[in-house]
Amino acid sequence: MGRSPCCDDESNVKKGPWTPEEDKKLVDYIQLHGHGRWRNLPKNAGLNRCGKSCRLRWTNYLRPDIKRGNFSDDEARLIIRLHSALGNKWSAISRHLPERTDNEIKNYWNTHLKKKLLLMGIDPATHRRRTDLEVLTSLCDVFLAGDGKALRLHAGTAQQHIAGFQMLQAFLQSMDAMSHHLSSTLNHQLQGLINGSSLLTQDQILQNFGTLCGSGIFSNTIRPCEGSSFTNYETMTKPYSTTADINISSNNRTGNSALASCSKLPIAFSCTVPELMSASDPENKVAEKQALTPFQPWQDLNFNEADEDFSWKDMLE
DNA sequence: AAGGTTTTCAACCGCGTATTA
DNA sequence: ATAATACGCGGTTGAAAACCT
Repeated sequence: MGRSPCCDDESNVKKGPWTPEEDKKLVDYIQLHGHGRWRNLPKNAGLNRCGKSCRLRWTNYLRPDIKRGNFSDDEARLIIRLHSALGNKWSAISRHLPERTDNEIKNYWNTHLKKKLLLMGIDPATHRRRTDLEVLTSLCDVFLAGDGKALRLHAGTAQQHIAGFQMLQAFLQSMDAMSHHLSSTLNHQLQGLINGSSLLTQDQILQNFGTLCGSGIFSNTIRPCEGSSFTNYETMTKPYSTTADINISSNNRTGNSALASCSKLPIAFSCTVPELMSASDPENKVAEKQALTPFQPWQDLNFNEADEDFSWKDMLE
């Protein structure tokens, strides 16, 4: 049995891009006779294509009632609204945009709109604010309330926050073998925190996070003044690797803060270096230089090794 | 300017559903 | 009622274009 072939002789049928001559044959035939049964059309129209290919070419490209070219803002907004209601039902969505084909809308979604929503901090699958962003924001709030030595998110837009999170993820996921163990464990814990299934308290997870940073990973990994390459979190699952350069520079006159930016993303996060708070230099040279030195590790986060419910070291075994 | 990387989008594939014999 | 055939949908691919470095 098996699948029935879509044409009489699949092996001799042409595939790939259509030539202008083929297009003309198809258009001329359909204008004269209508498409009728797609399976019979290629033979009648003198085309060495399978009927399925002809139907696709006609409906997605040659049909006279389709509009080509860039999508307008209104069209983009409508697609986003419809997608939030209908999901990946491209043909249903395209019925509301009669001049656009389902294939074109699907491509536009996958290449433009999805990315746009992600940068706005919106999960394109659910059309809701990304939970991981909320978690990171709360983590940063806690750090900020602490001793001030913590790496913290720059107060800013959702785009900046999500960029910061993606960069942190990228850092955590691109370390060496030992660090990889740390990061996968921490990622696991963060996921647990997100979906409420964590066996650890938020405080414990925060401690782990602090310990991880205190192990010097950040100061070894982020090299100020040198662009370091990290795999971008968003594209890690793709077969090809996407790298993003992380650059760090001073972002205030006294140089006690550093601003990290990423070549692929909007502004990411700032880091305050308390030891340099008093550093002032009229020429701003010393302060800048100091701000561009590796970050201080988080020695002061009081991780309690004797904690009876949890020990970070146990997790490394 | 060249070569490598990433993005875009037309076209394909397999599968589920609808229609026909 | 059932099997064969046709159609349509959504996910995926890969060549070409666009973009970097």
